[in-house]
Amino acid sequence: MMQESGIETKSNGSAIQNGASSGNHLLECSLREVRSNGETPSVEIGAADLAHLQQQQALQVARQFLLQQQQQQQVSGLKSPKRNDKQPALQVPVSVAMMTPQVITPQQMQQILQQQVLTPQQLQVLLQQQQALMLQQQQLQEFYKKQQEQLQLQLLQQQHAGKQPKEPQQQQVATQQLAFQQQLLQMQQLQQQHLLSLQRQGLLTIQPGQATLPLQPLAQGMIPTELQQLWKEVTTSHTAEEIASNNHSSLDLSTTCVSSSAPSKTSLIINPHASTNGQLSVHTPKRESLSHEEHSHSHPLYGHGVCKWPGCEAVCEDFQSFLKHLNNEHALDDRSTAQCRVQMQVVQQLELQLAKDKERLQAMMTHLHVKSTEPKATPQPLNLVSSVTLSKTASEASPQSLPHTPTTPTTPITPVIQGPSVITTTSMHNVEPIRRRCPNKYNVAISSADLAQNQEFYKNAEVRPPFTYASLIRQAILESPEKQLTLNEIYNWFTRMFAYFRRNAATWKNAVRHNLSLHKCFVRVENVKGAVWTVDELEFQKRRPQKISGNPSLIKNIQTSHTYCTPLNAALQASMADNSIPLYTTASMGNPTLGNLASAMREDLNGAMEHTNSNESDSSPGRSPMQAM
DNA sequence: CGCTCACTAAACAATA
DNA sequence: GTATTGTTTAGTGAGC
Repeated sequence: MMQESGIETKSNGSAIQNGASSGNHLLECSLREVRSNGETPSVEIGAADLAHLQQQQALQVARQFLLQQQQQQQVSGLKSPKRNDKQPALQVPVSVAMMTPQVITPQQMQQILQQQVLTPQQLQVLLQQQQALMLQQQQLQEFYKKQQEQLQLQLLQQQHAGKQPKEPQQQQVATQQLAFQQQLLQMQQLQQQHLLSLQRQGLLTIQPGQATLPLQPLAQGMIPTELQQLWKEVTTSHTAEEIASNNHSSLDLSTTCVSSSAPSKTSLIINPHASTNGQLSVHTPKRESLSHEEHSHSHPLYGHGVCKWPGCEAVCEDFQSFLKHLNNEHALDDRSTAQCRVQMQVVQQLELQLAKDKERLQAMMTHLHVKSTEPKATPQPLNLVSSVTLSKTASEASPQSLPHTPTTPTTPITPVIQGPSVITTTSMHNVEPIRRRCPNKYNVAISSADLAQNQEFYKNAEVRPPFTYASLIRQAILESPEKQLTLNEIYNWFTRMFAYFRRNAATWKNAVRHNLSLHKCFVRVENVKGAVWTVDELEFQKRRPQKISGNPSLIKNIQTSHTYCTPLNAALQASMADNSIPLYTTASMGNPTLGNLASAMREDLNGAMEHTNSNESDSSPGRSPMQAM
């Protein structure tokens, strides 16, 4: 209680609030922000901090991916995440001109973060794809190196042999180059495919006129200089003399690449069966598989009934047999430890790459922030704008978060097309979310599903969850084993589940109490220990029908909220809802990861949704579930 | 424009 | 006396 009192120090902001002209929306909001921030000591956080924190957030997600990758310990065929294939055009305006086409650059990352249009899942997918591409590049490097070595070897041999005619040599060199160019082309095609798939997924928007997918992307990738040097090396070594004279430097070049190509070796070693046609493939764990793991026994080495020990893939009928198999086949021996070491190297390399990108991102952001007139480069609203109302709030929310003119140094490129489910970063933590969240009036179910989906995200990121207090409180109570919580336990749930609620305790606690008292659906029950709060489901469900009756647009909202039951992310669902694409059936499919939350949510839906649920094409306003009620 | 909803702030009382 | 809990009122913005 005492640790909160420090935070809850009340500012004399009420005077400001009252003094704020209600007509001056911006001013008022700004003042509100100032006031709210006044409650915390972190008012004056510079742009660099923001950038750093924001980046940290992105990296956190990336690390999670790395961890998953580590847990998977299995790299098999290249699978573009299936989930994404389902995603319709979620517009993420990213200028191609700004980026290297084959990877998501830190700039893009930042932009994406700034625009807050990706869910954590989407971000993860992006990262996965980036990792895959990194590996592709590494493989290319490996190929380069091999080519180079072979070239050197051959030329040296020829040199030592002395008298070989020059022509065959050149032919050989030409052949090498041809092979290399083919390889290059192959990689570029791969990358273009990747880009296209990104576009298809809507994760990438290529501006008209910028759609020239350059054929030199490789040279601009994560390790551009080495590639360029190598390429030069190959293309310029036409004669034996040159190569002989460049012998050392060539080799040196090769060795300089070891830093980046060595890891690719490891990757290749560990995935001996993963490369097809010279294309290194990376297994990007699908959400389904993860969910499956979590659902079953959540052993990182076990999924889909298969042992995921690198190179094993033994089929295990159940978890018990898997354990047996694990103990028998992967006991502590030389082989296992070697494999473990290799895996460690893989992870280390990934982390290295991450650190590298992190540095780049840092530099870029620092650069951008230095340039900007105002250091507070957080033009994006912190709130998670919920599904249906997007662009409007996006345009309005920005100024709300900013007391000053948004210079938007970090979103320089394309007009913001605000995505529905929004990813934000801890970098914004000194900027309060806009006070008014887009209310999920009729979609408590949304809260649950979305919450379940982004649980980890909200736990770590100081992002305001786009759920009403009422739905959160209900969620907290329903999650408890006895479906009842004391006020303090509700508080704890809030702080545990949402990083956002670790700040400004006075405000949200007051709101919680207010909601508990206000809503009939929360029932206070005197207990032996004291008072506990329970949820009156009937009352809770009563709330919605009253409001929705007869309004077709609201019914659409319901449908939207229903789609939130799916494991699809909110963005997709919003997009679908906006396009009137019904997705009801997926609700029953239910992502296992949703677990209790999902089931609780489905329970919610049973009342209001069963009518809409029954018919996929039932998007007509005429059949309001509320009318049925 | 009016209504409803959600959020925030605050006052106040009861209780631990 | 203080902190916590619970209730209530008021003001505001947003969506419909």
